[in-house]
Amino acid sequence: MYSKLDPLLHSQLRLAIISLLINIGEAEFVYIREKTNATGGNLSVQIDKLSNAGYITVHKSFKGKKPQTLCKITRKGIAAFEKYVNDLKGYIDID
Amino acid sequence: MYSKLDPLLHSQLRLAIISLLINIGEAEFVYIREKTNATGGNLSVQIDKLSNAGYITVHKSFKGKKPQTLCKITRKGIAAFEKYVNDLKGYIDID
DNA sequence: TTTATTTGGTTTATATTATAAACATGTTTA
DNA sequence: TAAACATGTTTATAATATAAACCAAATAAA
Repeated sequence: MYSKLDPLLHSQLRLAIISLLINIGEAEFVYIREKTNATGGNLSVQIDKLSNAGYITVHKSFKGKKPQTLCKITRKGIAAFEKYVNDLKGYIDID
Repeated sequence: MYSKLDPLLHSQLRLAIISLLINIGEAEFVYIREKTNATGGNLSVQIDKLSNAGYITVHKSFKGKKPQTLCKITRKGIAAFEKYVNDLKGYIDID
């Protein structure tokens, strides 16, 4: 009960990013920004953190002439999310 | 989906405090400190915040000669917790 | 064509939060 | 009576989240 919650996931925006990627596997920067209603700056920072932690991978390329940042969830990211959800149950399951 | 999470509850320690109080209705400072493994200082600060928000009430008295701080959940606190849990489901329910 | 706007981000600055360390006020114990 | 303990609070610092400002390139408007 009340186990430590992964601080990387216990953040509204980072949790939303991972949740989104868990569901759809991979997504572009702009798509994530729209779905999460985050500002670009905030999103950029949080994607960096998730990437540095190995929870996602980031591939930068060009789509036509526009830069494109594609984010993909990793196995490590999936495992971390599952653990986080499980730990959270110790807080929110009431009986 | 991805609704704003109440910042007052989206904090590991404050969530643990509220979760504890939801389950047992009221508890003493020392008891909460033990159950949550928080430092006294941190706990003191977070109890203040929850109290200022009207999520809990705090009654100070003496148990014998020792000061005693009793925390009680309020209806507002219960409602906030329930909303938080519900909002969180938008993040962690995978389908 | 040159000015303004948009797109896709990054960097930097600021506000908020969490946390620990130090302190205050007594009480108990050696 | 001095040292250690209990119950907190206050204050200082570190970490985090977030927004604002910025950059570079492309496109649209004048």
